[in-house]
Amino acid sequence: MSDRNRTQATERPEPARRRRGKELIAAIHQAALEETAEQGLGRIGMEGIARRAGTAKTSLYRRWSSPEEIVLDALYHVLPVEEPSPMADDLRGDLIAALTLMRDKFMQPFYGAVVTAILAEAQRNPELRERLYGEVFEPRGGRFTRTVLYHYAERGKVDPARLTPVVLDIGEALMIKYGVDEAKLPDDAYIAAIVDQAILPALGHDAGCDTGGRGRPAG
Amino acid sequence: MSDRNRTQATERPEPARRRRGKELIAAIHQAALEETAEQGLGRIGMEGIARRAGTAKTSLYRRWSSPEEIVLDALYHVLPVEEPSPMADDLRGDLIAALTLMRDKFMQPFYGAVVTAILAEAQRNPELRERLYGEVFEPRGGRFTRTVLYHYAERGKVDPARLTPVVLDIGEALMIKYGVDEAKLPDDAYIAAIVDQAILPALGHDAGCDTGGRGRPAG
DNA sequence: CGAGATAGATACGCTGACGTATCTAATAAG
DNA sequence: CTTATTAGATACGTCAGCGTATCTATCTCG
Repeated sequence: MSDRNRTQATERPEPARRRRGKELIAAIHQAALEETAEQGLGRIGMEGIARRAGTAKTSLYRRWSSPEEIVLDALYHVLPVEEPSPMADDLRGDLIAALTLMRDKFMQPFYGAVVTAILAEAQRNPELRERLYGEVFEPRGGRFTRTVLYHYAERGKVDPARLTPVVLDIGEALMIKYGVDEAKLPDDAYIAAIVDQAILPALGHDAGCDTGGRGRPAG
Repeated sequence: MSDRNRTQATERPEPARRRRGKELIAAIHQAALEETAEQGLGRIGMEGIARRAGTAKTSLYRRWSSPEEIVLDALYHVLPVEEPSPMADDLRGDLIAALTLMRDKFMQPFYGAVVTAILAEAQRNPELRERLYGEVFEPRGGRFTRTVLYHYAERGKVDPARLTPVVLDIGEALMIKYGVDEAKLPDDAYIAAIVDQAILPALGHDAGCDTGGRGRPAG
């Protein structure tokens, strides 16, 4: 066979196939997130992303002007849009479902590492911060127990006066702290404990003082 | 006067004073933390730290072998060792005091940025993680509401069965989440809200179901 | 099939950090 | 004052990423 390679015959067969458009972009997004997860936002670069994506720097600069742009774009396209939705008449079950969704969709090791890296950067970079919350988190939801709590409040199952900013954050706050401290994901039992020991008591639904059927506005 | 500068006469007067030992080390620590706060752990380097500390790279390599070493060392020496101690017979007041201490000593913009940067790095670097928790956080305390809660549990003012890992983390978790989300420090009112709306209810001391003088094991 | 668009390979000069070596100058200890 | 330490300045050679330019190969669309 004739040697059609410009470099060396001993490399990979070089399928000579050429990705473009969405396919190429998706590969670049993926590469950018992987690099960020492995190295942190501070250490990534165009060169590294291009290498990992198996493309040329030229192709990156054609669309983005910095690694951060790529990562932000990637995160937006890759983050799931799900919200807790089922909502039977089961507050506890739905709270657990919401936090489980958070864990399984937003805290998997891969996203987790990326999000942590970006949040750290955003802490020092107000512009990145704006874009992160404005362009990525807000449109992508990221409201878990909140959605559930408002739902039950509307139906009179939860006292709306209890739904302060603090209370709305309890579940997510504990999930995040666990992830940071333990460097692993909370298991089902821990999630249940968050709901039973922190969220429900804060709503006044405390097993210990039993507000089982009174003290709430009529539905 | 005679020109005794080796470089240029237009530089700073060059006091020709030379720091050594602790004084020098402290300056380097400070510089390392500042660099980290500004650039993030991923972007700091020996060169930058030396420049900011106004010393020579040589002096850094004499004691440390990487920027990370310096930062970890710096954090250890710089983090305050305080613990919430006063402890009147005022659970609510002491919880508030503990979280206020956390805010004022550990979350000031400067430390906050450094700690966030390092935590992000530790998320991907198990070895750094070990050292961070083992060499810095543990020996430096970092237990705020925990100390208070155990204290009151020992005196029978709080049901020990309530002091689960989840409950012990509520206050700190909410403080952290606030800091990350808002990029600013919680004010006194927010801290009070954390205590009143999240921690006390989780202890069974809920204003809403009023355990004011009963339901606790006798002291 | 042919034209226009888009990817890919490569080379370039530039800059900045790396880690080391070397030498001089300030300081502390005796 | 003398001597042993320890800082500071500087100069390497090396390496890797930067952002751009150029040219070719592949793909899409009409």
